[in-house]
Amino acid sequence: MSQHRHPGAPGRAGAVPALPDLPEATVARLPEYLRALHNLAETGHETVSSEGLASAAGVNSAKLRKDLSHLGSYGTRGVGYDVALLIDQIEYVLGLTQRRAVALVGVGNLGHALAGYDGFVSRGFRIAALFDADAARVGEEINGLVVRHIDELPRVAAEEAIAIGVIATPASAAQSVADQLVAVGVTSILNFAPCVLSVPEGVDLRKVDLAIELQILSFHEHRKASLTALPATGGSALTALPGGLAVTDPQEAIGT
Amino acid sequence: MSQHRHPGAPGRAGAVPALPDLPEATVARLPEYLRALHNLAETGHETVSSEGLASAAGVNSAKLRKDLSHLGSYGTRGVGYDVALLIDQIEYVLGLTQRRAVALVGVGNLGHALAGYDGFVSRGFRIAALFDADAARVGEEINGLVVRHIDELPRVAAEEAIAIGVIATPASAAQSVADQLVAVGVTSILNFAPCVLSVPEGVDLRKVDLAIELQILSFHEHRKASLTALPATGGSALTALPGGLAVTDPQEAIGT
DNA sequence: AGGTGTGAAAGCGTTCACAGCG
DNA sequence: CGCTGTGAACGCTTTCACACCT
Repeated sequence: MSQHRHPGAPGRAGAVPALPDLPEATVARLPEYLRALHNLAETGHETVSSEGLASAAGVNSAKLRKDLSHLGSYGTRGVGYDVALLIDQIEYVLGLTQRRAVALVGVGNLGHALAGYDGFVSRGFRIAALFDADAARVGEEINGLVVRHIDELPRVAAEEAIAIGVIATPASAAQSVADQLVAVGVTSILNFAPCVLSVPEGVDLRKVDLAIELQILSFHEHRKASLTALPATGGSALTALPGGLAVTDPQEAIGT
Repeated sequence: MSQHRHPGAPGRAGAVPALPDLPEATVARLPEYLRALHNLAETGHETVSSEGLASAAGVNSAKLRKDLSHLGSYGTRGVGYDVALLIDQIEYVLGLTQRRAVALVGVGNLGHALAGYDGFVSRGFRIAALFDADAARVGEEINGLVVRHIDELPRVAAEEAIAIGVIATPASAAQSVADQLVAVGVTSILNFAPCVLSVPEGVDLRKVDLAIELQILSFHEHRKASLTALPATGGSALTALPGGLAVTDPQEAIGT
């Protein structure tokens, strides 16, 4: 484990201590812990047990303790974790001690909503610029920011020190936008377009696909239905193909 | 190699056949394969190899083959997969042969965008109703649908056979909305509110938290920065991390 | 006593590599 | 041959259970 070191400690933005090499699964949960901790802090809690924090974050306590142990974090045996200290520590590890600038590309339906989404701002980010390729949208003001043409990306990226790019364009434009973001030095991209993007090594890419989430739920609905529909028959694990499958007729030819 | 099903068998009329019990990780990728397959179909491909489909879907071919093998799916050795057949099969497994009705609760910033999001409609769903608790929003028309008051949920849920609920309210309202959805029989919920929800066993719950995605990216930005900031020693060995994911996803360079 | 930190075990998911079919 | 389907190996994640600290 590491030695005593005060994480978000004031000053010293330059000499960054090496970050522990956290498992991805742990990294993905830290933001959830952080949110729970902020709630606890607001409600006056000064310490919290692994059990308490775990339930606030929707995980079990063993997992939480293991996750926090990777940070080399300090709980106090017999007591729990210091809420404020843990907040500092997680915010430090997540790199939230600096408010990173986000560029949002594509101000259509979804982009509009993202541009106005409070959660980005309230949880450590700054939407620094909006872009679109559609001249009709350039100049529009959303939430205090003016939509710029994508061609201005190079200039603005430098001025604003853009750290993260968010793609909310149609799928057809997404790869090109990603390329442009990479070209101006952005190394983290969040993609909302329903398509696979390829980026060079060293660039982090995450994807959110809203329809996919629904389709996963649909699978479970389907499975639940097929289970309850079955009497306890020998469970012939037969999968039938549609062909002339009953139910509603498919209206396929879906696509984008 | 147990009694493996032979899918092709057209369904027995009426009774829904039991679905194979797929690994969650596989389920989560099927929608991606489906999207890639639709693209291939539109561009005139009739068959595709595991290699080809895998790269279109952003995974490696071993994973793809393993996933499809869980469906008991047919490829033809030496040839590949029949695109149209595979589309049918995946759509069947995901339960997309019926267009499920979705209720969206909360038409604020994000809810507005979701209500107008084409992807839901084009990929197998029907937004059947919009709800909000704010009287000022009730009556507003979005994308051809009128916003109703949440109190009407019971009546509307029955009329429209709501299968999936989407929560896009502030965190403070989300648990109450979830309870109401569960009460009217909804067994699948997609939550966009940044909070932990609790639902009874048997109800499927998925969560999308946009700020969390950014925070995960922020961590990797922070880590990259701390590595490059490191004095020479060992630093270079670490940046390139051989054999593997220095980054979030095995989303490697895929040629397109 | 109370609760964290952590080896060890169990469980999943991914990757490898190749048998075997078309 | 080419390519699928799949056992077996591997690595990551979760869970367990308890030593150890306060």
